Amino acid sequence: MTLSLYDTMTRSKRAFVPRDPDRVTMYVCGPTVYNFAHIGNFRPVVVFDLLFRVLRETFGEAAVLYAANVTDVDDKINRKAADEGVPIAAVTDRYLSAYNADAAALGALRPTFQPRVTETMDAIVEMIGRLVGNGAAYAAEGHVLFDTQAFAGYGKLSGRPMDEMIAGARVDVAPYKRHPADFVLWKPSKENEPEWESPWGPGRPGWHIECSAMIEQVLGLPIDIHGGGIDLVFPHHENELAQGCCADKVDTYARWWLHNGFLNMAEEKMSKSLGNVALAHELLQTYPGEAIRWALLAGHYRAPLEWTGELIEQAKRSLDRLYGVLQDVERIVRDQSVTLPAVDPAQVEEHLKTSGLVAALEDDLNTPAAFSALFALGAGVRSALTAEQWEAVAVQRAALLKAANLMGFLEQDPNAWFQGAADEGVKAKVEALIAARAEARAAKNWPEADRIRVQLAELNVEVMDGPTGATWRIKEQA
RNA sequence: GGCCUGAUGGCGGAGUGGUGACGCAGCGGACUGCAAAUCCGUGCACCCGGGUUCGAUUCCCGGUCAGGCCUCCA
Repeated sequence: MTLSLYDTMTRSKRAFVPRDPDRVTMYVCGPTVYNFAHIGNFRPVVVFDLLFRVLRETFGEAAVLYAANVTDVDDKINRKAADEGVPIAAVTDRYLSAYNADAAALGALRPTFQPRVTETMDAIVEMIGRLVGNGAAYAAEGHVLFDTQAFAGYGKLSGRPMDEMIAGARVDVAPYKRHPADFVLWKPSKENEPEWESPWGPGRPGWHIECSAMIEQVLGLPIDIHGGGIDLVFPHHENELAQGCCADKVDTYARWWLHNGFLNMAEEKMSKSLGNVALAHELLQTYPGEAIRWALLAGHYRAPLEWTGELIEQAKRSLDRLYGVLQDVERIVRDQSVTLPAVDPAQVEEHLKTSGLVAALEDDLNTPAAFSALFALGAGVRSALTAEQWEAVAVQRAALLKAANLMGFLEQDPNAWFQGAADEGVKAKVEALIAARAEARAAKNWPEADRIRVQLAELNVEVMDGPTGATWRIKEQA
């Protein structure tokens, strides 16, 4: 089985072969840091993190170079800074660290590179200069524009013929453009806005050129994979492609173009408990990052996803089931006073392989099928546990963990997963109540035991009696 | 108007030319002092109309509906 990925350019799924298996390159368009990012912004983060993990598994960790940019030059940032009366860097630093913290909470590994526009300005100016020198760009009224007529392949990625776009254009064309489709590479800054020096006068870069310059500088053209939201296909990726090919005089900009589907905020469908929470930052206060990650991967990455309260709730419960397996292994092993034998890595590997999980992911990131494999692995652990085949338990548990970890799941201690929402004071109180209830139960004082259980329920705690003691978990926030 | 996706059971969501994935929820049973967790069992799902075929949810055509993009929203 080999990795195959759907490529927007060719509109087909093709076996993925990097230019150099020792240097696999991927670039994904990242955030503009002017505010907390909402959940939709994190869909590509999670999707391409998963791909990053799969690539690392396939080609080796050191061989995969993943760059995700940070746009820290933008009107919205300027406005935010002005509103707050703080320096621009204060805004960008604050929201970049919030973004990185949220991404980490969602189980996303840090990209290899996270270039910022402000740190790439020299390369941007240099690249624009090369485009002007090549005759692919022209200066007009303080702006520098890309000449779309100079690139024969313009429109190929999005499948839009040029004349059609002009006919359908819904925005007035600036008078200094030679062709309506031409787009800005460099523009003068307005009053009180940051500006940088350039041969065409002080100003700042257009939106598209930053990505091309970063890719060129950090990874070099062509790259193997370019990712982003499907809404970026046109104009952003189309323009990136045109610039990059003209500046570097190459035919191929990205060998695979991957686009994730849109996440729709179905606000009217959001449950009351969730309100209309859309910020990942706030969602993370109610749900574990892994549950949100699971919800974001619940459907195939190219399909649109409806973000609802029920989706996240189902994701949480699906993870409960898997964590339940791990928790039961711990509990039963403790109850039976057995020690799980050391596992043979080759056996674990074999087990992982037959689960079909890797094959599912390699099939254009078929996460639903991968989840199915995860549950099958979990069921295997349970049946070995029931049969008290400790070696099988150990091997299959290791395979389950390895499979889940590859996808960024089951990275917590199972008890922490179920009890994580409780602070230390609550935990002590719960333990005390459970001890009292154990005494009542030993004395067959059922009314007292039930009374204590009600008390626990008031603490949002559910007890589960076992042969050698009770375990407990924080109940769902219905 | 142009371009492009998609329509699967109560919900989410894979997949396949012919044995109805998987998860969540529900129902019946086992277990339990009662529960919970777990286990066993259970549900006549593939938008409509044509066509191809021995046979279509799966392929083709048409329709309906929904969603996305059309110059700086991932």
